Amino acid sequence: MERNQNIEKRILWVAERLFLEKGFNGTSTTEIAKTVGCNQALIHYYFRTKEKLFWDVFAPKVEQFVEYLDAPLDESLDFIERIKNVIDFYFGILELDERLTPFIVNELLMNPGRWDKFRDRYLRNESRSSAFDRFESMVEEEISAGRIRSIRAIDLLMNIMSLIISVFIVAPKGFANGECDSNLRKDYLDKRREDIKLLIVNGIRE
Amino acid sequence: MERNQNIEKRILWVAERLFLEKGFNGTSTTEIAKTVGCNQALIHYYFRTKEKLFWDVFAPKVEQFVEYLDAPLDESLDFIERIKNVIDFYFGILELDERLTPFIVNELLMNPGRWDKFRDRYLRNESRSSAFDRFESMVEEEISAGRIRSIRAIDLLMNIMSLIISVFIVAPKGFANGECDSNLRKDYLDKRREDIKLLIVNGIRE
DNA sequence: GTCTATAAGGAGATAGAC
DNA sequence: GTCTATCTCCTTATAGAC
Repeated sequence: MERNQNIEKRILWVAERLFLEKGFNGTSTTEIAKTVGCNQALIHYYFRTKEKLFWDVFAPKVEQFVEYLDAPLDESLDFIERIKNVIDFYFGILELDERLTPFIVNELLMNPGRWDKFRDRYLRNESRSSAFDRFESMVEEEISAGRIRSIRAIDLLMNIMSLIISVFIVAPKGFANGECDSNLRKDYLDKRREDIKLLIVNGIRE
Repeated sequence: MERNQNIEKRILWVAERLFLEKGFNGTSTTEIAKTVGCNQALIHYYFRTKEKLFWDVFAPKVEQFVEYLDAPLDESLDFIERIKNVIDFYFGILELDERLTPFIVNELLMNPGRWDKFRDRYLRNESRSSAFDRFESMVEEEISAGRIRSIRAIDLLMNIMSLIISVFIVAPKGFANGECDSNLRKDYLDKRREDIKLLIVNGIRE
């Protein structure tokens, strides 16, 4: 009886795991059903289409990034510390689940339709804009004050995100360590994080 | 008669275009055949399997990266100029065809089997190792001489590649410019290239 | 070499019984 | 709400005629 409670949630749960591990195309509704322990028609009863199931799984994963800039941009700190906070913040999110970055890159960046939907849903709302606007004025203020070199806020953010995302794309490939020892992996991630902070902070010096 | 000459090459040609534009999974052998103007069985006559066709298309694309470090590392220049050359070199390759980066990331980094095959074929041969070894001793010499800060060669290379690859993943999304104006795009790429040089060169200063 | 025909299987989605 | 059965479509690959 317990297995049969909340089948809808269990489908979401299983779908999340399989999508993360094998991607959208690599996961069939039949396999999801088999893993849940129900039949394939039930997936469609609850979610109508596989694509809608995908977004029901995907939206919560993505929404944690939407207000991405508000949390780490603590105004009581100086700008360099805020930048380091931003790097720590994103590293923290992505480190929680190493399957997340390849999943996002693959399903979002590599799929035009999904990208458009994502942009319309999440990159055009007010909370994101205002957070970025705050960040942008911070950058401009630092440049005016002569504390960092001239750089556009969007480029600075792009540099930061590029460096972080690449770490989590390459890390699962065992590029860092021949073996998959989790201590070595943690060391590698920490090392990369500090190196990225150093590069960014050094790189925007006047 | 001319259309029928070198069908094998024309299959390779069409397959390359379709794989680049729609990915491996998004391209069927039926569609390749239809575009070539032959029947689908002929694809298998020449290439046996779709996977083998993929590698026949993919190998030449990838091989230009294998000796990637030898060309730009001109020993007559100082180290900073060599670094800038490396950045220009990769930018140049990727700029030649903007479909190339998403293709490589998607098919190679995101597919475990392909990655393993790629690593065994291309990352374990001598030419690659010796080029990297040269780069590594250059970096160590610069550090010893106190001309740059301490950094591992592999991390420096990873930083450079991360920044460049990200540009070409994001660029096709129109992140840079609302419209797809090719002059704006060129401006954006040039701007990013110079910004990356500045970031890297600044970021490894002592 | 090039073709037609087809095998053999997997996919997502739906109809309708219970 | 959950099931079985099935529809429709598309895929890669092969057999065999010409």
